[in-house]
Amino acid sequence: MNIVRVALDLPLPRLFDYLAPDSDESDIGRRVTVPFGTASRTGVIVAVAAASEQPHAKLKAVSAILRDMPPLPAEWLALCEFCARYYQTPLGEVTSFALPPMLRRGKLPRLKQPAEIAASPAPTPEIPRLMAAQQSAVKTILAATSFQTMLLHGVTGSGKTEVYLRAIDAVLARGGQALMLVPEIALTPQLEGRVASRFPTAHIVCGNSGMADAARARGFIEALSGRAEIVLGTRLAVFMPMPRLQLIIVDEEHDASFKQQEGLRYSARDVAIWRAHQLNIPIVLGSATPSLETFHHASTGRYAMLELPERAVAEAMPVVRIVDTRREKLQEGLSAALLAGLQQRLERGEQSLVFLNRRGYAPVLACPPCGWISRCTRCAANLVLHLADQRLRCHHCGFEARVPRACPDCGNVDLLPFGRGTQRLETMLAERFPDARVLRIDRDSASTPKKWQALLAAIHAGEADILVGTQMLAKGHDFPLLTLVGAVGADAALFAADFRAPERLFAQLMQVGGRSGRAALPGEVLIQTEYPDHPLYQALVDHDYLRFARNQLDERRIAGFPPFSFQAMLRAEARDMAQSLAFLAAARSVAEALADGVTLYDPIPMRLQRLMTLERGQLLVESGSRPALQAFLAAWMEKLYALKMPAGLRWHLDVDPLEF
DNA sequence: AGCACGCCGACT
DNA sequence: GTCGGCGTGCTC
Repeated sequence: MNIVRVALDLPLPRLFDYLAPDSDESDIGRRVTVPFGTASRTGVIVAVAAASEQPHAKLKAVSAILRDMPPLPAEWLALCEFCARYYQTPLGEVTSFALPPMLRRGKLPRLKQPAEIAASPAPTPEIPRLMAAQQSAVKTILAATSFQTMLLHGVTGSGKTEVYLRAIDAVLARGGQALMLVPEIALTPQLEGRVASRFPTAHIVCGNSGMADAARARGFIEALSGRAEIVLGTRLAVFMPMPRLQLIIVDEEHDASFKQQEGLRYSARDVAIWRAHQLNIPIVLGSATPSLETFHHASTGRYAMLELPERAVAEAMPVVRIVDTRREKLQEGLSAALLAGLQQRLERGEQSLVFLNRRGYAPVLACPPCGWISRCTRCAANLVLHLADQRLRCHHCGFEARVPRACPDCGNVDLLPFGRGTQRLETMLAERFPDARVLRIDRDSASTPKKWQALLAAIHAGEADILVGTQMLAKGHDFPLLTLVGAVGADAALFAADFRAPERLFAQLMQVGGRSGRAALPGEVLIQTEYPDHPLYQALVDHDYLRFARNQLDERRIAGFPPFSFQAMLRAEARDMAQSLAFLAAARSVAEALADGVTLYDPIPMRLQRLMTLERGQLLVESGSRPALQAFLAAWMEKLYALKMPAGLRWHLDVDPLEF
């Protein structure tokens, strides 16, 4: 009797066997609808067998094997199996996540006929000349015919994209497929357009979670059938089945958006590397500020290092200056030097950007006489004052309230905003420079893609003089008229509890600095700080990523942090903290017998202790050996699944966590 | 995760 | 006397 083993989207770490008399090996990788309990579900056949470990009486017959599209290839299943194993997630949850929703539900999109895809008359693409460093990078990439991880290290404007395009070109010439992963915000029409116009006859498919159902499913099938030659997408695209995949590119590999922060907590960059290894093909990781994990591997020779030291566009790097604010009385948070710089740019008709990574008007509203401050009722966080629309908002859970006219506790009407956000800076700058056109760019002003595009267009058209923006502005956009960047309030990240905060700050400042001076005009970056001698800032002045990275790696080595150790985080949330911590304590005592070569830390409340009325705790486990950690996690999860869970308690495991 | 079954409180 | 609360147990 034929048995099919089915991965179903359930939080259960096992497969389900069904009778399928008419099935054979060729059905592995097909979707199948099965009766499940009283309901019906769709899953994926991951194996066929002659017998089941289940008693025969328990076995039900499949409802239908869906043979309406090519089966998912063995490599694709192996990729999902790796993720299931590595991230300790049931296989059915992984396969379900990796499939577009439409296919997951057992449906099929209307497929375009080849005639509809037929290429429009293609203008011959313009192919820029390569600089020496680009040339040698391309040469190295093209020489790699087997698995090899390469770090393409080059600052903004050094021409990384052109290197990618050349490598893709070579893959297409050999009849292969190429996969390019980009961070969430960077997948802009600009990049799509650039790739499309460079490969006018190639079939390019996009993969990201925001796409319409049918389009996403169609792209998936086109990649699977091999019709799509290039797949361009965000982290989700790492799961695109590609039978002739020959090259993977991960652009801005350091970007945190490659790590999913809920559900399947995978790192698309790490999964991509595994996939390249599995297929024995080269993978290129590109960044101006590589993650320290990647940089470490490049330093030890495990990854090849490709350097693009100069800007391909012929300008100098921006001059970075540190503004010591310790002695100075700031005006609404801005130093005299920055104000003078803004004035000067205004007079010259150039653009400036004030970078402040905090949106809203002020982070908190307070009543000084009685001590009341605006707090979220659901989270352990302050409500941020948004003066523009007279609201108090929680940036964590989205709670909103009107700005009270008087203190809810004592009735005092003189409530004071404390601290500064982008709205306040915008207001202040508009008053200070009445003739300037001040434009604020943050998640509030660019809440939809349409608004975001409109803001970008306004900046490009020179319709703004001073930009005030959060990290939204730091990534992937060229602003030819921009010659001054002022960074305000950066110090907070220097002493954050998270050991990765300096790494992120450096990357952010480097990136935001790279926005300035890309055209004919030289750029200048002013960083306001009370710690002018901090090595992080000094490295920025010298544009010296290497020094910063080595410095950080030394600190990480001494502290035993990644990449010198491997971590996993167990998190729990419940109605009260005692319950969460009690579960974590129980999990810890279960772990003690299994923890061979693994350090177990104490359960502690999370930094944002309460979110959406749930009290959250965490338990860190760490090991110097990835296999040891993996073996431990597998054994641990088995025990945890068997543990009786109090009602209302939820937990998850985060392997290689980025957030603490 | 769903979805059933199951045994105790306030409504026609 | 019934509707329904969510505790616990199972799903091939």
